[in-house]
Amino acid sequence: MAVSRTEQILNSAEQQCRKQGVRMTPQRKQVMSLMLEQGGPQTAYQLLDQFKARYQSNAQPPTMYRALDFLVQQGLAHRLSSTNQYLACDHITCQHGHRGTVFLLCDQCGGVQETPMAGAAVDELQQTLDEVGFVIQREPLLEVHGRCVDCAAS
Amino acid sequence: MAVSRTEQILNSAEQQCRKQGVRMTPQRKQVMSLMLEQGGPQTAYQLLDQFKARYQSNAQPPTMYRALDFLVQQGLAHRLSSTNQYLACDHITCQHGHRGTVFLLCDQCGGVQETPMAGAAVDELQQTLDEVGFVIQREPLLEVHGRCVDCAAS
DNA sequence: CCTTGTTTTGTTATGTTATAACATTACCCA
DNA sequence: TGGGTAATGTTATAACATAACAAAACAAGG
Ligand SMILES: [Zn+2]
Ligand SMILES: [Zn+2]
Ligand SMILES: [Zn+2]
Ligand SMILES: [Zn+2]
Repeated sequence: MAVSRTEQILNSAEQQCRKQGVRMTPQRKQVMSLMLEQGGPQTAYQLLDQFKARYQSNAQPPTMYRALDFLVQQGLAHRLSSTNQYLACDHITCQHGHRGTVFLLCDQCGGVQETPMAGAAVDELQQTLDEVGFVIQREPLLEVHGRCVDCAAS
Repeated sequence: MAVSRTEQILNSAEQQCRKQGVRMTPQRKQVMSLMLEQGGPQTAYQLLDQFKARYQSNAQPPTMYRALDFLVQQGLAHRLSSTNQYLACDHITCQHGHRGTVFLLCDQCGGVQETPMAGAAVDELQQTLDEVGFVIQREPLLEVHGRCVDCAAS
């Protein structure tokens, strides 16, 4: 292919940012591409090490956390709070708005699979919220821990 | 009432531990009662401060983390990974096994409401897991951020 | 252009959360 | 009552995250 998947997603991400009136600076783009190339989830400090090795040897933690906060805010990346890790959203190029996302985290190999929360579950959750008058602020993320199919077999 | 709610739950918790063949030691019981009396979610270090003030002035972080790990393992407490907080399970005395739990976390007042995950959502999740062959290891916790009914009004 | 307010980045320092490692004590059971 | 296991004590440090302020880059109106 002429255009790599990474480039393709970066372009899409850049467009989304323009549409939102926010800036996809070079630094933010570099962090995003590190996440895309690794594929799996990584901690902020792992990403920082790569960023230093590759782009800016004297970078400090705030640099990475700022970039990550931005990308998470824009829905381009996710933070997995149960493992203190970050990863690129796996659904940037497809459109389905995030109304809820499920992450299947393999505790053995460290892999993550991202899937949209199914419709009925979202509706049911909304009903629960309505009953108690709770007003949601961020997209709900469900982090499910276990073994992926490969690791479960072994 | 002759027996306080805290005592009642502590007794129930003690029974559950006996049934599981694990020990509800005085230290663990003390931590549990601190959580029950506070009611809301607290960080490990907040609990440690209270524990030092009330039970053991020279206690160190591992003491608290060990007790918390135990209580979470036994299903007597929960860890909210999105806020690094711990709280007593709100469903110790009722029986319904935890197949999934939803926490509504108010970002304004800090309050938390715990509800069992509704049936259809659990089934749907199980279906997703079956499709990809993922084997679950811990009860899934969904941490939903927003505003509780009181805070949403103001 | 220039200047002025805003956003982003740089930099230092520190705060917060959690665990490793090993010593000691308590507990259980044969 | 000895010997193994589980729990606790203790010191040190690792891992995760942010406060605070300075400097630079950017955008937009004059
Ligand atoms: Zn996503
Ligand atoms: Zn795996
Ligand atoms: Zn519970
Ligand atoms: Zn509230």
